[in-house]
Amino acid sequence: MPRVMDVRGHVAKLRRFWRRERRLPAYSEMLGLFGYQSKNAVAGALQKLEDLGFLERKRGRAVATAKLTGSLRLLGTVQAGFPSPAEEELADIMSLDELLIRRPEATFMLTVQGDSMIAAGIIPGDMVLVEKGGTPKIGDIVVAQVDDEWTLKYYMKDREGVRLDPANPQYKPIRPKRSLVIGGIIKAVIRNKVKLPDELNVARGALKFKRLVRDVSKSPLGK
Amino acid sequence: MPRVMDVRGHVAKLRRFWRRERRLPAYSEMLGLFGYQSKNAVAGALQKLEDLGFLERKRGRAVATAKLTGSLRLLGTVQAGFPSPAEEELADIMSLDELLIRRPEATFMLTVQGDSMIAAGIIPGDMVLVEKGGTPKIGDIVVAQVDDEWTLKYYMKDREGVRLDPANPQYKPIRPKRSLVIGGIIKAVIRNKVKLPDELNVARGALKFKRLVRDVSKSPLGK
DNA sequence: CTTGTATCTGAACAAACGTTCAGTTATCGT
DNA sequence: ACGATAACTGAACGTTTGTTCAGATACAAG
Repeated sequence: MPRVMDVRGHVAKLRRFWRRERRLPAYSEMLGLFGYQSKNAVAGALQKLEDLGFLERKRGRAVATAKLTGSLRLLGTVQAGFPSPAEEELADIMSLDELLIRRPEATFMLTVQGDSMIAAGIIPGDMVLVEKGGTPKIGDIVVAQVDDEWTLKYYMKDREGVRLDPANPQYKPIRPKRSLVIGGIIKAVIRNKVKLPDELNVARGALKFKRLVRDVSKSPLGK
Repeated sequence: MPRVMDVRGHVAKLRRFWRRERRLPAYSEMLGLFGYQSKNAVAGALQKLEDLGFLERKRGRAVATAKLTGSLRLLGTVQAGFPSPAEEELADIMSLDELLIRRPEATFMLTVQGDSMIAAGIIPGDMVLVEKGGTPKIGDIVVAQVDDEWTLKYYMKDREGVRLDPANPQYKPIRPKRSLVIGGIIKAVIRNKVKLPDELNVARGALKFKRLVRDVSKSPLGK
């Protein structure tokens, strides 16, 4: 019966504004942003946005939720593919930080240089999220310092004690003699530049990779 | 000569407040938060935080920067290890969203189910960030729909035209007959649960993996 | 075409905001 | 021990905020 509010448009405008300014506009700014003449119209729009979960009210002020500011729309699986544009709106919106980082004050990001964890799917150039302070479980990948050398290894235990295993037979498992410092536990792996690796594209690389993995079964890992 | 302000403490308190409320406190709230009696003290503290890059002023109001709200401290390489606690403060703080997502309105996250890209380091359960709308370059990994089936493949071209290559010799390269829809280009790969894979732990798995990769050199990818 | 109703206008309002300034306090460096 | 000075107190101020209310408006449904 009555006319309808352009909620979708408002959300898009607020998103752009947030991106530019990292804040929500005040009522007076929303007047221009939404094209209203009255602040009461803004109040009505904000009420609707709050009902839809884009905002919360705190201390008489609008606060953006992750649904508004988050930059990631979560879909299903690759097999399911992309939904139709209409359905896209329904996807949950999240922030990668909330998704991956539980203890921000203890989480660091390091870049991987060596190929010692390559069989675990961690390639040189990958970034790893490291959480300090926890107790590693067997099979966790840890950043560890053994004799003044920092490395990435599987955290393992057997009859003889703690053992640090690489995921590459070119390197040997390490048994800490004197000092072992667990810097942190790998909580996530992030690859930013996704490209066809050269190793798979040239025969020389393919042979090298093939040899590398064949040796895995002889290593302590392949036990 | 004069006394010194507890800037580090203030930052920590603001971070905790932001985490809880997704906003900055008002001056009156900072009174209690920082333990001041006068709003002018708050103003001084905020000025200092602005100089240090934790805040900006917009419309007479403090706006948190990524340095304050970001949840990730960027360090160097794994070999470099962890800096001393004093140096940790100097690390750049970022948000994963800003780091990985350039066009938030066009970026989606999908979960990988199959193992068709396993040789590219993309394991079942991994999440991929897909950006819609771009033109894929050769070697890009794309989400493509071929004959009503969505898959993850390398985007390749040769004399015969477009070819979609898996990174697993168990699957065959695909040549689109009638329909080819490029859903988007993979911009990042994210692994959330980092664990020792079973395949590396049991001999059967190791053999299977070994065989898999040996075949890579015979596949079109290994040319 | 008519009618109901959500949407919007316009103005008035109290509350809260951040700023300012003169003066006090505490502590670091000498 | 002392002096210089940044850190802080306390109160007053103008501005902007979001809210409220009565009334006008435009559109979808019947």
